[in-house]
Amino acid sequence: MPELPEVEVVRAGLAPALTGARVVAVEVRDPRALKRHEPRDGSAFAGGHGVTLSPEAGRERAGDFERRLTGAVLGTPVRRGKFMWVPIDQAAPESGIAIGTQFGAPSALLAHLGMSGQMLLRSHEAPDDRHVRVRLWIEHPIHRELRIDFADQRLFGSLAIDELIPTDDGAPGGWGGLEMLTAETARGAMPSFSSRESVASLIPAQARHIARDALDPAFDDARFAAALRSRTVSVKTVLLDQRQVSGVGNIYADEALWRARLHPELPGLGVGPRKARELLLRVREVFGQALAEGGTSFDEQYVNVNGEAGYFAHSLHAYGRTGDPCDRCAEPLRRMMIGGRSSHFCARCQRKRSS
DNA sequence: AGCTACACCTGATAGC
DNA sequence: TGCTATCAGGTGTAGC
Repeated sequence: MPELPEVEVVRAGLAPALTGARVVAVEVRDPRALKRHEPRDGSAFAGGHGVTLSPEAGRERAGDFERRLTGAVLGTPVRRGKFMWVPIDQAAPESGIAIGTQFGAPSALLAHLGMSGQMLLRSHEAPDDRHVRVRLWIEHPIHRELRIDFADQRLFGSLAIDELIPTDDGAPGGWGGLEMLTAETARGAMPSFSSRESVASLIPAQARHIARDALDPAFDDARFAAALRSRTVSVKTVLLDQRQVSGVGNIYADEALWRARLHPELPGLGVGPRKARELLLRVREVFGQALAEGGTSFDEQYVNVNGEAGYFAHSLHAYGRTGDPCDRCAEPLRRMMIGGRSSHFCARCQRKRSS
C-alpha cells in the first residue's frame, strides 16, 4: 500500500501496538528484505545496493539485525512521506548499554513498504500470511503478546536499523509521536522516553535526503513552487521527486494533476505561480480524502495492519481509467508513459499551457 | 548538475 | 498446456 495515505494508515495502525512494546524475538526469513540494513561493524562480506546478496552476507546482515533489535523497547512510529521509523529506546540492551547511559547514538527501526510491502499485526498463534519476510515477536504492557509480520511480495521494501540524526531545519523529523505526546501530557502524565524521542527533531540518516511531505506543517510551499518552476522536466516528474516533496507516488500524482487541470507533460518551468500553489492544494486535498477512506487498494495486495483493504480506489478520477469518460468533460481519458511510468489524464481539460 | 535508463524482485495476465 | 512479453502502487545509482 505504498503512497503517503497508505503508509499513514499503517503507521497509525501500528502506533498503539508498538508504543512501549518490547521486542522479545526477531525472525529474519529472507535477508533480502534487509537490503537497507548495514551491519554495524560488518564489512567482512560486501553486498550493497543492487548487488545480489551472498549467503554469508545475508546471514551476517540478518544476525546483526536480530541482535540489535532483540530486547529493544519501541517508541511511537513516525512517518515522513513513504518512510516510517520506530525509535528504539536507548535503555534497551541493544548493545549492552545500561539504562540511563548517554553513550550510543539514537537509532530507529526504519521501514519502507516499496511496491508491495505490508505490516501485519497478528496474534502469536495466527497462521502465516503469504510472503512474510521478517517477523517481530513483541510484548506490550496492555496488548500483551503480538507479532509484527513484514510481508513483501516483490522485495522492493525493506527494514533496517538506522542511526537518527538531527533534521536540517530543526523541526520534527516527521508525523507521529506529537499527538501521542499531547495525549500523555493531557492526562497529566510525564512524557515517556519513547514519546520524547519521537517528537525530537531527528530523522534516520538514510532518509535525510527525503523532503518533508505535503501534509507536514513545516513544509515550505514557496520553496517547492520555486523549485518546480526552475525545472525543465515535466510537472509529473517533479511531483514524483521525493527530494522536492515526499509522499506522492504514481496514483496520487495523476489524481492531483487531474484535479489541478495540469497536463502531466507540462514542464515545471511552464507552471505559473498560482498553479504551483494550487497543485499543492490538490495534493493535500486528495491525500486527505484518501486517508479518510483508508487508502487505495486494487486487490488484496494493499492492506492495513489488520489485512483490510481501503476504499479510495472507487474515488479515483484518473489513475487506471484509460478510455473511461472524464468525470468533468466526458472526453475519454488517455494513457502515456512519462519517465517510465504510465500516466493517466484528460487531454481536453488538462492543459499543456498553465494559466 | 540535471536528466534518463536501468537494476532490484515476484506474480498476474494477455497473446501466440 | 506452456511459452514469452508486458505490466504493476518505488527507489537508488551509473552513465551520459
